This record gives sequence, structure tokens and C-alpha cells, in this order.
Amino acid sequence: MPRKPNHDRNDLIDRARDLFWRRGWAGTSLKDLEASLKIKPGSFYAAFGSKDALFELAMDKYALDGALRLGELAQKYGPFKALQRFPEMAIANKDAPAKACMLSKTLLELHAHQHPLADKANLHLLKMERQFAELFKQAQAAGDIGSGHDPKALARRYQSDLLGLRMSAERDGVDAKAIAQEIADSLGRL
Amino acid sequence: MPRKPNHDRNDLIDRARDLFWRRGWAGTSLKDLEASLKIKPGSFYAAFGSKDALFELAMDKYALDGALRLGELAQKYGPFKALQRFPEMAIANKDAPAKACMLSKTLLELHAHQHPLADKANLHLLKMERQFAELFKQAQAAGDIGSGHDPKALARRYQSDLLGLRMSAERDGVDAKAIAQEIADSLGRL
DNA sequence: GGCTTTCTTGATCGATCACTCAAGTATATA
DNA sequence: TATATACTTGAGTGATCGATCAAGAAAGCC
Repeated sequence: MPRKPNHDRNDLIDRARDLFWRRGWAGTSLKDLEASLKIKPGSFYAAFGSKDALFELAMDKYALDGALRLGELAQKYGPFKALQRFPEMAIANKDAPAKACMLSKTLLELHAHQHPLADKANLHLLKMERQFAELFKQAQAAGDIGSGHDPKALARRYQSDLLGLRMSAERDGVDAKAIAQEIADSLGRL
Repeated sequence: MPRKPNHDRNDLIDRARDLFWRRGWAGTSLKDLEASLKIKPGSFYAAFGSKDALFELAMDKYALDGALRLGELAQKYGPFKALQRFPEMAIANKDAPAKACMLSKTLLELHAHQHPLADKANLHLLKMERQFAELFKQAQAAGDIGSGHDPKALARRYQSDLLGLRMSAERDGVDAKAIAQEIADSLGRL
């Protein structure tokens, strides 16, 4: 019966994710969001309730997209090759708002303030770690990785390296692609 | 001729460093600083000029302290063992304001805004990378590491792993000590 | 066309931001 | 002791923060 929304909610969340990802939580003001989403304060709060609520939606989408991308990679190349390719892929996208991981940026920014979004970011990172562990386990079953290792330990180290890589890729004057290659190579030696 | 300052400037910078390190640039307000330094706005601006200026002093001190600690470690245990011990040491200090590196936190927070402090942080990281490379070179000369590797490449990877480690150490539920051990172990296989 | 319902608008809220400055206080020199 | 020279104080600056809300516009139903 009523009028339809002018904006596609999904598209708004995408834009917000890109802004938050690039500029962080405190670094993104409502003015920034209103400008990028082309929306006025009233509509903004009617649609999302608060800046934090939108940030959470954006972060959820970010995490889901990442998990899907890794899943597709595993589907296409198998678990081992997917793990090898993922680091390079994570820093290759030139259109991405940032090289660094949005989850790690959020955690680093908000952890000291005990902000709920920091806990949420950590939760997503844990889920991601479990996905890595599952792939390592499959890679072991396929014989690509020696069975002597603990998949969870491998995943923990892999994620740490990945976060370091993506942080390094954010810097100027660092050959991040070389680091990604080394991470992939070191998987071959397991 | 005039009255002496009530506060020790060096001590003030230390406190500011701890605050900035833990809560970040935007996350630390002047009110926070005034409370922690026990100083009023007038004195603050007379002493430091601006929030950014103090942040830079704090970051400089942070970087200098880190370089000195690594230097002492190398003096005491030699270059190779210093590189092996450094990761564990970086996350061990329970009194530190944060596990994550202040330079990486600053870079991640301010890089998208093209803030001068982000460039400054990157500069410090570059200096640190050079220090690592020098130690790797010395470790090669001492026969602890095969001469086939490029010290600069080793330093690049080492720093990336270190940043990942310290980011991981900031999280809840991650056994960062185990990661530090693995980093040290992998140096033994070079 | 009238009615209901939802969405959009934009002025405005109090709070907080980094920062300023005139006035007051303390100390070393004369 | 008088003066000159810092340093300290704290009320107050305009700007911006996230968030609110009354009023108006648009679309489906009768």
C-alpha cells in the first residue's frame, strides 16, 4: 500500500562497507555516509537505526563475502591450492577499498574501548580460522600436507600470516606479492 | 628566572604514548589526555602545540624504544638468537598498553585519510625493516642462516609475520605464544 | 479521488571535538 | 622586596559529532 523505498538496501550496505572498511569506524562520519549513500539523516535512521547497526551489517557482509570467495576457490582448485592462492588473491583486487582486512582494522580500532563491534570482528575472525582449519584438514586427507600437523595450529599460523600480509600490503613501498608467494611456498613444504 | 614546570615532559610523553598506543588517534580525546597527564588545556597547548604534535613525539619514542630493545637483544644474544627471541618478547609484556604494534595501528587508522602521521608510521616501519635486514645479514655472516637468502627479503617476511603475530596477540582466544614459537622455529630452518 | 501507510526531507538537538586566551600564580634575578 | 618571566588555570570558541522529529511526498488500497 505504501510507497516503495528509493534506495536498494543491499546497495546501501555495500557502499557503507566500502567506506567503513577504508576509513574505519571513527573515521567515517554520518556526513560521509549521507554523502556516499545519497540519503538524508531521517532516512538513514529509519533504515538502519544507528551508525553502529549499519557497521555491523557491513561487517557481516564483508565476512560473508570472504567466506564465499574462499569456498569458491576451494570448489574450483581444491583445498590445498585454494589455501595457496588465497593470500595473493586477498591483496590483488585493485578496486578494493583497502588491502588490510576490515575485521582486523575494526578489532584494532575498537578493542581498547571494549566496543561490541570489536567482539563481533573477533567472532568473524574465529569463524574464518575454522574455515581455514577445515581446508587444512581436507588438504591432509588429500595427501597435500603431511598428517603430522594439527589443522587448527596450521590455521592459526596461516591466519596470522595472512593478517600480516594484508597489513603489509597496506603500506607503501612493500612488495606484498612477494610475501604472498612465500606464504604459498611455505605451505608446499608442510 | 621564571617558575619551573610542574611536570616532567618526558613522563608526559610516556603517558601520552601509552594512551595513543592503546586507544588510537581518534580514540584518544584531549579530555583523556588532560586526565591522564593531569594537565589543563592551556598547559597542554603551551607544551606540545597540538594533539598531532604530541602523537608524533609519542610515536617517535615508541619507535626508538623498540629499536633500542632489539639492539640490546642482539648485543646480548647475537643477531640470530635476537631475531628468534624478539617475537615472543614483543607479545610477552603484560604491562604494555596493547599487544599490537602502535605503528601498524596508526598506519591502518590514518592511511586512508592521507594523514601525515600515517606516513611517519610507515617511515618508522621502514627503519625497523632495515634493522631486521642488518641482523639477518649478520646472522648469515655468522653462519646461522644460509647465505642463499636475500637479507632484505628475509626482513620483509619477518616483519610481516611479526605484525601478524602482534595483531593476533591482540585478539581473545588466540595462542599467540605458539605462533611466536613457530616464527622462531622457522628461522632455524633457513 | 480519498485514505492509509511508508519513505524522505532538513532543521535542529545536546554533547563532544580540538583548541584559545585572558587572568592568575609561582619563581629566579635584580 | 620588586620585577620580569615563565607556567597554570578553566571558562569559552566555533565546528562537528551522532541522532531526532515534525512535516511533506509518494504509492497501493478502497
